[in-house]
Amino acid sequence: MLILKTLARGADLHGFQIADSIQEVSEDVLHVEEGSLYPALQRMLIKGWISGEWGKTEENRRARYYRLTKDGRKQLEQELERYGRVAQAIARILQPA
Amino acid sequence: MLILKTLARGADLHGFQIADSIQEVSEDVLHVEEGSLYPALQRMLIKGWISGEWGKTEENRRARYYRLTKDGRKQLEQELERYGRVAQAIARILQPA
DNA sequence: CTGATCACATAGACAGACTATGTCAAAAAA
DNA sequence: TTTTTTGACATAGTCTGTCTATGTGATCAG
Repeated sequence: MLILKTLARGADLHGFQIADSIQEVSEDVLHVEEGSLYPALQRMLIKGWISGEWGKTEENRRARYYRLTKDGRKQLEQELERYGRVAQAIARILQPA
Repeated sequence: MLILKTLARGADLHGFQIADSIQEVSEDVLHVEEGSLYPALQRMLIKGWISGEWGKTEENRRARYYRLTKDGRKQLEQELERYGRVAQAIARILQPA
């Protein structure tokens, strides 16, 4: 969900940029290790939630730039909806009562 | 965390009651299967976060009643603190921006 | 040209949830 | 009375996904 949401901001990003963004926006609370990142991207490619194109970074290194597909956008909606419900449910249980 | 929090309300509960409570308070959003519940309770017993005493239910069936230990209370505090930080971090990433 | 770094990738260990069973005793049904 | 159902606990095995560790090229810096 976080990767999809990161790509949903519009810019095509490569793996490192996605991981960096998540870490940065979360103010260092969340880290995405490479061993989690790349398998996750592969799974999402196979599911058709993202597409990836090889390109070059500003520093002239090869990198795969990912972008959300229509299915990916739909998937993100579903995951957001589900996460919202679960977070609310947890909040109810954690209520001081 | 949810099990610990459920026991933190004060009443000694057996496994079924804990699972039922989580499901009920979450308004059926969260389910705890037995295959998750009992191993989790075992782990927490070993860690010393909860203690369990055999007793009888109102219907005269044998059941193990669990209660939070001092360590369990401390553990709950830590998990609540951590969950709060993570939930906040996720919220930042999900912000419409 | 040699080492560090960027970016991608995979193998293997590990944790925890789930499905599927199994047990035992009390309650309910036959 | 015998059988079946139900409550409660428990474990084995599967599966998913994260992590650590490692490896691969290619580019940049010294």
